[in-house]
Amino acid sequence: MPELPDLEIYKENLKLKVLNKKITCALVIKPRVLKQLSASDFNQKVIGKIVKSIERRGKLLIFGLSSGDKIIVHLMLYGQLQWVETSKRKSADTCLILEFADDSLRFVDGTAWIKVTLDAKEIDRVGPEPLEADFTETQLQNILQKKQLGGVKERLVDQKLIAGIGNAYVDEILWEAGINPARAASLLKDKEIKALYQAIPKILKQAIKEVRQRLKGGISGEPRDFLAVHRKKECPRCKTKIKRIELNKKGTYYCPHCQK
DNA sequence: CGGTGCCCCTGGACGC
DNA sequence: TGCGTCCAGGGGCACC
Repeated sequence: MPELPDLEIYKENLKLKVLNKKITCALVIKPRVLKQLSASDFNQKVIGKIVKSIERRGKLLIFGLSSGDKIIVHLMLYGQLQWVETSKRKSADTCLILEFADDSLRFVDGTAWIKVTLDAKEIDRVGPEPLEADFTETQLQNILQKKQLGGVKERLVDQKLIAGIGNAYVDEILWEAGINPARAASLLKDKEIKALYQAIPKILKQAIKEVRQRLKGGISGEPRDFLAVHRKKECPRCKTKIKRIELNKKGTYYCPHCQK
């Protein structure tokens, strides 16, 4: 599933493809991907409009239109973007298409879990951006300590608390900070919160670079080969065997030697 | 209002 | 090779 670094690169590369281009046609093939919105309303509001901006907010991609409307897309677990010639045969799992002059942007998902909306309020439902300068250590401390109960991992992947971190990168961040993912969030020491505060941008920025290099201008794929612990076998630092546990029904990987 | 657990769904991994 | 089975995984929502 795409997380902040993947989406950041999709955004970058999408800009080169669709910025300042007119949406000549829209096709809603699986209406269930539209959130509180009919296909005819969607078509009416986007066809003929020009894409003036592309932003990422958390795991959302936001296409700003010349009308002022915003197309807000969440790729969920399996959603993929495709940039193809409009005439190219479409696979059965294509959910929605935005057509431009010659090429189309297709939203493909076998599960049709992708969510598309025009409701700008969706954007405000997610927490602060961890790579923005205004994300402070005090903010992180509040996120971890505001409630007594709950593990540190579950807190960091809660989109209402911090935007963009998912199940893979949270493992990497906790490894970088040397913190066991099962630790109680509210009991972390100041030193550990500081380590976490530094690890978050370090891991995410590094990942953005790696993903950029690997996608080579493309808008699909989630390179994960450079990760240290998530779905890995041994710790690159100490060679200890990586442990896999389940936390909140999610596969969680950590180094029992480096993460306490 | 908060916490919990289920549901959405299928590709890919795995066992035989 | 090929068939059956299992299950990951973000977010919404019903339920208490």
